[in-house]
Amino acid sequence: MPAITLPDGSVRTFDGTVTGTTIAASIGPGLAKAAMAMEVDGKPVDISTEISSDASVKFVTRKDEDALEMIRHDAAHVLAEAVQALWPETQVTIGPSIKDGFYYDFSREKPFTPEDFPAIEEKMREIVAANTPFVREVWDRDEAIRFFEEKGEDFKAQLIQDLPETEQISIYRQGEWLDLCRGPHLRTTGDVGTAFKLMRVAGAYWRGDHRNPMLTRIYGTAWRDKKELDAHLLRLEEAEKRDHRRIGREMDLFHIQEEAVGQIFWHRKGWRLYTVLQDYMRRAQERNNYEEVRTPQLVDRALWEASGHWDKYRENMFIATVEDEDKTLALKPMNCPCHVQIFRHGLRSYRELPLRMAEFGACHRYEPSGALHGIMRVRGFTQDDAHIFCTDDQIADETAKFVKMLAEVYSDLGFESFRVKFSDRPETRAGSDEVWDRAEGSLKTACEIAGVEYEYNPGEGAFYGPKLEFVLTDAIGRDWQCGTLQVDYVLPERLDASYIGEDSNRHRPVMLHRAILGSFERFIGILIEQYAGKFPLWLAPTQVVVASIVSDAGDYANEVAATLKAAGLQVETDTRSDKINAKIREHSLARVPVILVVGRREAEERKVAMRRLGGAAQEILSLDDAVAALTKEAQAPDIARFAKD
RNA sequence: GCUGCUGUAGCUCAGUGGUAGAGCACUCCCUUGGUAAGGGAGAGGUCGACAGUUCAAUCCUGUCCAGCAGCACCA
Repeated sequence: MPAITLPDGSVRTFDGTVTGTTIAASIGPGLAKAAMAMEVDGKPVDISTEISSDASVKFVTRKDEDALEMIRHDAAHVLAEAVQALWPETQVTIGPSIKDGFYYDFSREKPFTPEDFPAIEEKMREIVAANTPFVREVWDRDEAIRFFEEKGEDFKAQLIQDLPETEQISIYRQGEWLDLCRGPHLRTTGDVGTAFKLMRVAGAYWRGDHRNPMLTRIYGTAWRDKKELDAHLLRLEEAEKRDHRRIGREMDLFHIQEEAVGQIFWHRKGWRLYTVLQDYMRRAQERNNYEEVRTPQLVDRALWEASGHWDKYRENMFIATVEDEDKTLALKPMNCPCHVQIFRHGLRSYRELPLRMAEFGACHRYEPSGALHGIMRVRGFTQDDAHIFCTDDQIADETAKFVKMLAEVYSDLGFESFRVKFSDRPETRAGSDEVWDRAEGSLKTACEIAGVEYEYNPGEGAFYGPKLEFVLTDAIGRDWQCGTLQVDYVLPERLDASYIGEDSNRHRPVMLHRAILGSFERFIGILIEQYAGKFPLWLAPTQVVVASIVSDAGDYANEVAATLKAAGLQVETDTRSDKINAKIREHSLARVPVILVVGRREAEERKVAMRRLGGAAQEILSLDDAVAALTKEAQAPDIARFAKD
């Protein structure tokens, strides 16, 4: 006699075992029709699942957000059936739901192309229209393996083979077609609906391992209704418009060309943005008691061998040699070993700790060609790098200080929210398990003390220590790790860094590797997308354009521009003989935050007509007032804070 | 690096086995116009690179390079 508790708190009892279908029907015909799946004690299951003991049940209808994941998962099954119907020689592998949609990985001689999409989509619509029930069956493990092997579905057979012994082998059947699947599923293929679209094909390694064969993956997006689908497609279009590569070209910020793959030619305006950001970061570091240093670009391989980088990253390092000298140098891929050299120079005292050594370190890494992405993932980049040499006891406090500094910087730059991931020991690593226990323990404690909440990211730490990753999201929804904090007991050991303690003995410092922006290049890319190129005044590469209406106002326009320039603003003058409409349009499209329009009237009265990007209103004010207001507004947020206090 | 796709003017893109076009941008001329495109003329391209097939290749084939999407990688 199971008692079923519903979300509103009401309880219904049934005689013997009962399915969701029956419960829904007992509540009402409307729900019976709408309920596509259910959650039993919070766990999503098929609506046909039999319940034999007391439970709380929540039905999932098309209106629920929860329905999305199931619609997407089911769409993957429908996709797989459609593909096998059209190309029976294709082997199926896996097909999960993902953010915004689903994919399915197939094994096939000839990969799919987008030209195949219309046929596949049509077949999918047929399958959906057929409204075939999803039927769950539990099979014997060996029988299932034999079945898939006989069908030539080697990948599926392997999947079953590798499932833990305790796991039930469940099969979902939709008409003639079936797939190994944990479930749950909706009632029928019809529940998938028609708000789906195949998006792209891609290669993907079997089980995500590059040593395995490559499969052909079809990505799709699926939604509850057409309106949601259209909204999603529109979002993608909008996101594309704020792609940093596109805006970088449109605003003439930078370019990349074949002769320097993965490296950036910063144009005047992009470099302005870069230096403004760098100046800001330098001030932040000074306020937080970092000392800035500068270390060499080319360093003998001996140092990289000592640090362990040569062993692990040799393939990704740029090597330089000269004919007259029998030496191998490497373009530094990171700054840490160099900073240790400075730390080691002379005797260090415990009184100097924590010693925070910062560098805007230019690094080069030979990144795989397929990893390159605009200015976000490049081969030549500059980190806002720092290493904090400290004692065990100081880790927590330094972590707290760092997170506070990072949060302030992100907030100043327009990012109120970011995610934190805690990555622990990877498979290949340096240092003993004891050392790792200690490092992970220290970092965890530090997070607790600093009040940092994080997601757990197992096995993704650096080879020398665990790390916190601070992640921002770009316009297209891709995550980018920017900030990082890493606890390292290994490098100080390997490179023999030490300080004299209170007891006048030598001790090993701990090294905290940390960055806030990560790299200027990546961060500027994210900034561009965050603001869609419409930067706040202090970051804008061109802050003001003075545009004349008639040539009689040209001299005055130049005077206004000169005055603003003298006040430290980035100004351009537009005295061309174009109509003011054309000038407004051009500079608005160029995303200039402020346009000052001057005609005869303004010239006579020594005023300006100020127009803001994105608005149509104009404000008439005296030249002096305009200069004062804009100068104040163009202050960097940290300077503005100081000025206020 | 792997799979697939792409590479024509500064940008967005047409196009053809007989050495190329449009719009915008650019230059010049006319226009002096009050808040998102005034008009006219002109200039601009080894059709990504190198081979091959062909009487003839920007177009067909191959190799390479670069870009894009995804995967893998990311100290």
